[in-house]
Amino acid sequence: MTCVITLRQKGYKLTPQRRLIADILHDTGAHLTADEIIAHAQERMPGVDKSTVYRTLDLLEEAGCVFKSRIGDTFVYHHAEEGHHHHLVCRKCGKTVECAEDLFAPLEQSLARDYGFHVDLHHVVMNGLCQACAKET
Amino acid sequence: MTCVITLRQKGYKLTPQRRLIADILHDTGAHLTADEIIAHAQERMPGVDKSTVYRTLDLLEEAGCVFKSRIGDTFVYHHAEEGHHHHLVCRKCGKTVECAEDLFAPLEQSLARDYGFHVDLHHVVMNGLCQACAKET
DNA sequence: GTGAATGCAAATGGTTTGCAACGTA
DNA sequence: TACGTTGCAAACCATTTGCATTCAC
Repeated sequence: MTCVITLRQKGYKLTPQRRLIADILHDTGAHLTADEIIAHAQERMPGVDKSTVYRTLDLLEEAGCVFKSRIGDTFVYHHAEEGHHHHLVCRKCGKTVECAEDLFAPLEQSLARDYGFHVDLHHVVMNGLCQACAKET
Repeated sequence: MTCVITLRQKGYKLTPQRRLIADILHDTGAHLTADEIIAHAQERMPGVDKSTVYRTLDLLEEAGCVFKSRIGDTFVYHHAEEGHHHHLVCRKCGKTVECAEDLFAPLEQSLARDYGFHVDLHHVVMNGLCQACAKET
């Protein structure tokens, strides 16, 4: 896992807890809330404290191993693997659709051209309605 | 103000407090945090309670008069006026650049075409680096 | 007049912090 | 060994809630 290397490079120690949390995010591959991560962590390693989880998430985010996004009113975490992609999250059923990165390229360029603004496009989460839910409405 | 009409239509009562909060968002035209809105409100109308502000913000959001977005780790509110536009918020200096809505149209169409996904594009806030800050780096 | 909205105060709950014990490098 | 990291428990603080009073309609 790249984050192990990244942590070392940045001078952080590699503890079982940190490895665990990175694993959880990587294994599930989903957007997890802090609460969910705490639950998973304590299941796999009884005794881990939530404060450790919070501290580790901050650390991993700062190290660029993990992305924090907003879904509705809550923050979720997702591992940052090579080969960026974005997510479309349905606000009705909660389903997540992965989406190719290059769809955002035109927008990125327009914003740079028209406003000189350089958008963060590392890991975008957009909300909306998925195909199924859009039909129902 | 349209939101006054909207509130009435939805059967909500029009109280001085609600009008005040709508005014604050409209007058400043900025992205304000709940805290900032509470401060402004209590300044203009001593005695308003923060719980009223929170309740009103929820109400206005639900009524579609106000948008709630994320900037960094905090939520901010912005009035929803006709003539949507989006915001680019610099993560370094905090400056906000307004951006035309139609720049997002191509993306919207690609997502609909490729994934059948209908993105919420009412009021998008994207983070990144503004022209000035990008140069410095 | 009536039900909804407000202010107040207290509860809530997610997140953070201080600190002694522990473990990695 | 030395310093960063953990677990624990307490502190924090933004947000929410219950309830009596007040007010818009």
